[in-house]
Amino acid sequence: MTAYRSSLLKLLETRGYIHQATDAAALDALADKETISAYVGFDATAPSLHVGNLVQIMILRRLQQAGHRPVVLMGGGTTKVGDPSGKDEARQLLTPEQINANIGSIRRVFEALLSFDDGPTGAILLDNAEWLDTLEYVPFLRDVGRHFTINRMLTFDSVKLRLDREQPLTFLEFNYMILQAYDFLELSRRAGVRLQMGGSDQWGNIVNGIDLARRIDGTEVYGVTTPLITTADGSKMGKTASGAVWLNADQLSPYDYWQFWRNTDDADVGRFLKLFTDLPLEQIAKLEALDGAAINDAKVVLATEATALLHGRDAATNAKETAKSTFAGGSGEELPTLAVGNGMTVAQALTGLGFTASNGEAKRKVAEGAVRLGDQLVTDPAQLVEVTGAPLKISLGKKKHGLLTR
RNA sequence: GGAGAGGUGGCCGAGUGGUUAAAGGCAGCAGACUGUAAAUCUGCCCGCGCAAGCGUACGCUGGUUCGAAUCCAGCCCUCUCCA
Repeated sequence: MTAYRSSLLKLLETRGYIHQATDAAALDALADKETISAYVGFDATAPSLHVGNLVQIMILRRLQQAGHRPVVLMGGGTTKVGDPSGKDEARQLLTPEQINANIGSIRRVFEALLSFDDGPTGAILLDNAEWLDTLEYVPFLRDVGRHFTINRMLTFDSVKLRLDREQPLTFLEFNYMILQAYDFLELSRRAGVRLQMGGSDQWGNIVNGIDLARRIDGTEVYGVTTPLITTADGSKMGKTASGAVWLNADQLSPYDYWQFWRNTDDADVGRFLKLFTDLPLEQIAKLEALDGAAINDAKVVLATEATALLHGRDAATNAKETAKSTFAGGSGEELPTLAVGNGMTVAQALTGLGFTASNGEAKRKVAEGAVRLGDQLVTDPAQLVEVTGAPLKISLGKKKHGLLTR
């Protein structure tokens, strides 16, 4: 392993953020010498980012911790084009209004994890629509387009995969990589950005930007990619039963977010603690050394710390307490609740809470012996639930719990 | 413009007139075992209904037939080759 001098690369390396880097030695020297600005680009395809984006957000946080300036680039312009990387087919095109709404909603996450102060390391947030929307086609082709050969573009995975799979790739999407490369050039000019970071699938796009900046401006800029975070069983992280693990609280409650981390695979605990919490490495070393059932304590710490970073310490503690009492047989106030009014069937209640997709599924679950009301096994899906006094706990399986109220 | 191939449930993929709500796999959910883990085994996996049953569903629209994902016609979309 390379011995880095700069606190930035040391920090990134020891916590497991680095997959590949261009000219790491030069970047190391630069980061050691001065405060640099580095950016990560984010798509605005949904109203919230999800756990899959979290490494990229955390790497910006580390950057700031190491005394540098994080730059968040929202892809207001590139989202109109659509990144073909890792996609089997073209994304649906979003309207500019949707994109802007998404950006507004996404930025709240960055406000929680980065400090947007006025100092030299204060984070800034930019939207590439600012420069992309007003590009003039022919001048752009002459200035930028001539630096790209189709021959090379066709070799990029994002393009090649589509062609190999005989999936259509529109000219619109084909241009995505050029625009992303241009972003890097533009940011180096506007904000003095010297480094772009991104997921390992962004390597090609990042390198394109580096080449472009060198060819047009003679500027030396750098790239670092993060490893693709897969769970120990090899699957891509961030999907659960109910879909993506969103970062915005209105898309996924802090309790459910906490639960996501609590259910981490044993083998992932140490890695995730390094990547997704601010705990010191010595403490992490102790936690990941825990064996057998004791590793559960480390998972609780992971869940609580990760939740605290995003949703605040109070929400994290509440989630932890709720989980503790719920799994001990009681219930906690953070659970999803449903008012049953004058009574409804167990099946309706399960569907109402979103635990099951339909009454039919709820009935099947009852038949499978998976449903409990106040810890009593339910055998009849048509059983009527009435709540007169305290909220009643309803459970589907071991993990999904909700409260029924009047 | 011409020729060929193809569009099936979240995904992959079988199915070429009836027993097909559609094989199989993946993903998912639940049960058992555990530790709210992994692995394994078992069950479930379109909707409504207690049920019988009903309703939707194999790109779209019509048609043939007692009966169509399967046959016919037109249309839309994708891919490959040729010009």
